[in-house]
Amino acid sequence: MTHMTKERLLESGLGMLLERGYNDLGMQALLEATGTPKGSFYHHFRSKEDFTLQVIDRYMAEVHRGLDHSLGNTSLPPVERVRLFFELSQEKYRQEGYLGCLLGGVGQELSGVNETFRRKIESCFTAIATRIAGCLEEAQQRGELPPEKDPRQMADLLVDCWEGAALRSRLRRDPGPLGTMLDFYFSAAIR
Amino acid sequence: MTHMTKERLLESGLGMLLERGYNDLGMQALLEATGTPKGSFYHHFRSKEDFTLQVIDRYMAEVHRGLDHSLGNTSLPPVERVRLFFELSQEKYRQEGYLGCLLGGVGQELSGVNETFRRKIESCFTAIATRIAGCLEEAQQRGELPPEKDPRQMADLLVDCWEGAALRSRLRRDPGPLGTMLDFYFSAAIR
DNA sequence: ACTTACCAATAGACCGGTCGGTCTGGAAGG
DNA sequence: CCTTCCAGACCGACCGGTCTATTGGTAAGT
Repeated sequence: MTHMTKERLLESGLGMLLERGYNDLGMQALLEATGTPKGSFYHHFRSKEDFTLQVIDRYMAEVHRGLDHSLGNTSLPPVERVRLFFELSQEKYRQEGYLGCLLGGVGQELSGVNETFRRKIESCFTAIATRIAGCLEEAQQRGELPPEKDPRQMADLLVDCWEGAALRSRLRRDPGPLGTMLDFYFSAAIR
Repeated sequence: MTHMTKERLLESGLGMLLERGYNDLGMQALLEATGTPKGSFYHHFRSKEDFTLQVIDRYMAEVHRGLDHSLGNTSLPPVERVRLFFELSQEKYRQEGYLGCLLGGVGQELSGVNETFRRKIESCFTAIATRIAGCLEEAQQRGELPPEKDPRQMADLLVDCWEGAALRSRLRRDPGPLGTMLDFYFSAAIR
């Protein structure tokens, strides 16, 4: 009962931030959409910035759950586990109407001005790439990835290109760019 | 003399939009930075949105000049012309302090809410990809690109991945992601 | 068991500041 | 004289955030 309000705010906030971005999302809109009085919001969050950072944490928790599920699936070859993660993400994007990735959105919007968010988002990408790199290392040991490739660099590259494809998918409101990008990467990286 | 004010606004506007994005850039800041009174601004532009669209046009004019220069350099093999364009862009990003690409920034920020900008930015990407696709077709005819690849799709892919790398470069304030992405694409795509 | 005390959580009026945009007035120049 | 452009006072709306008042539930005190 007690922290349901906070939960509701984070949940709706995630969707609204994805659609509208940080600066275009006003307190009034958020509060009305969730039926929350101002006092409640500022009881649970220090500021709009604090709130948004917590929304990002929530988003990252989802991402890590997805990574657990995909990369943890040891019945698949490591490279296929990585691919599975992005195919899962693509399906999530579809459900949201192809609005892209929250990290890419907030990162793009705020990283020019706000150092806190710049670092935060970069650390999120680093975290994702690190987990993927671990999986690619395993692939390399198994001989399923050419030994001259640097797993770390390949993982960052994959994340970066994915974010670009996600932006284009947001612009076009369709999954095309995501699929094309994955096909290219996995056929090219693996040889 | 007459349109120097407008010129000044567009010029500064480009830099400020790149750094701060659309919603975070207030009229006051723009006007103060350029020493322009409000009356002048609204004499030359219908609205902030109109202004921003013109800034984008200006940005695209630059891009097309870069494409003219790179893709028009027939002393190079077509694929090298394409690569040259992105290496030129990378150098431009460096001069700006690695703030990424205006199209990516504004596109990411506004495409969730504003249909005008969504279409506008998408049409810009399409225009760039179209010109690159033309060059890749020439490469294909020369046998410098595998015949089974679709030049159009390869061009879109390149633009998308570039935008992703540009975002990461903005987050890290360094060119690493851009270079890695280009190396990967051109070694993998051409084969 | 009943009262009391306390506190997390809700509720919204209210704040100064800034937003994008309008309007009127005048200067400059053909 | 008439248009183009500069100049800035002014507008209502909304911004993120503060403040005080009041809930409702629970734990302690007797």
